[in-house]
Amino acid sequence: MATLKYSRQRESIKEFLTGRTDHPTADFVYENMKQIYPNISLGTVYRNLSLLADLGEIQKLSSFGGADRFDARTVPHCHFMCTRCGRVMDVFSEHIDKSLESIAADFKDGQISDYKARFFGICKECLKEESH
Amino acid sequence: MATLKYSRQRESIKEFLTGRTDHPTADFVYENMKQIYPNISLGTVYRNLSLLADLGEIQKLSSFGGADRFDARTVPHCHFMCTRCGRVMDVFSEHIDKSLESIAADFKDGQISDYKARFFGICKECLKEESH
DNA sequence: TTACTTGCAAAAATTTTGCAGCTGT
DNA sequence: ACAGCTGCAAAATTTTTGCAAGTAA
Repeated sequence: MATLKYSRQRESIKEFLTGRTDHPTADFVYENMKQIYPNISLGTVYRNLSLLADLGEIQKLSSFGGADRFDARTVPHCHFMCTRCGRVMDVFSEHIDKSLESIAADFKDGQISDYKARFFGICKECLKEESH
Repeated sequence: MATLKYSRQRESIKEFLTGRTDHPTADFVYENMKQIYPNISLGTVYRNLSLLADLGEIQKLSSFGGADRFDARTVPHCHFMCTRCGRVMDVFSEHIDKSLESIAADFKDGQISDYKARFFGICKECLKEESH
């Protein structure tokens, strides 16, 4: 297991991220880091963002595992993605409908028609395999 | 506005997607389409998937608008992304906590610690601009 | 015919990786 | 000195686009 060593760049990246409430992209972080370290590379930014995310010090808000997914079921419904195995499953629940309503109340004006939710976690199958 | 013309390829793509309950990637659709149309191109698949999604005949389960986002706030919380302007905002709500519990009950075993949700819709600001 | 569609290929956008040299411990 | 880290550049991945030829209406 890798022993962590101090790095100015990593420290700055974390500090930069901590100071904002928006959710910057890697490239945005990179552009801002360049003002402190003119020679910093995008690769370094990506590596440190990954590392910090693995350590649990930041969150990576990623897509559905690289490529987008497509779904022919157009009745409103939500999805669950297992962050371990990558499977994407449909979800139906009245609690989610409540959530969507409250989200809509905050961000829109009570209409929930086109609001969707996506959940991320670990599925039973992966938990089972984990206990080996 | 473009008038839609019939296309075998588009028809097949939609039919293929309708016949599955998993959530294929564009590349997977492409690989399968090649068995019917050996010369079909990935560009055609992408164009038709986009088109079908615009028509509302399929759903695109996309990422946070291309690039991943990073967030230094590690206390469990959820996100809302405006599908119009791309802004990503934090969300706190007890309804969501209920949703996460029921999701966890279905997909895991009652522990909600690392379950996250993401919501997609249109924000107030964009709705306001729309009414012009 | 007229526009929409296609295949192909090139480009764009995002992320990962190999490597030689640098740096923290 | 050893292992982790960096910058750089190349590669890999995913998606979009330009263009000339093909096709539905």
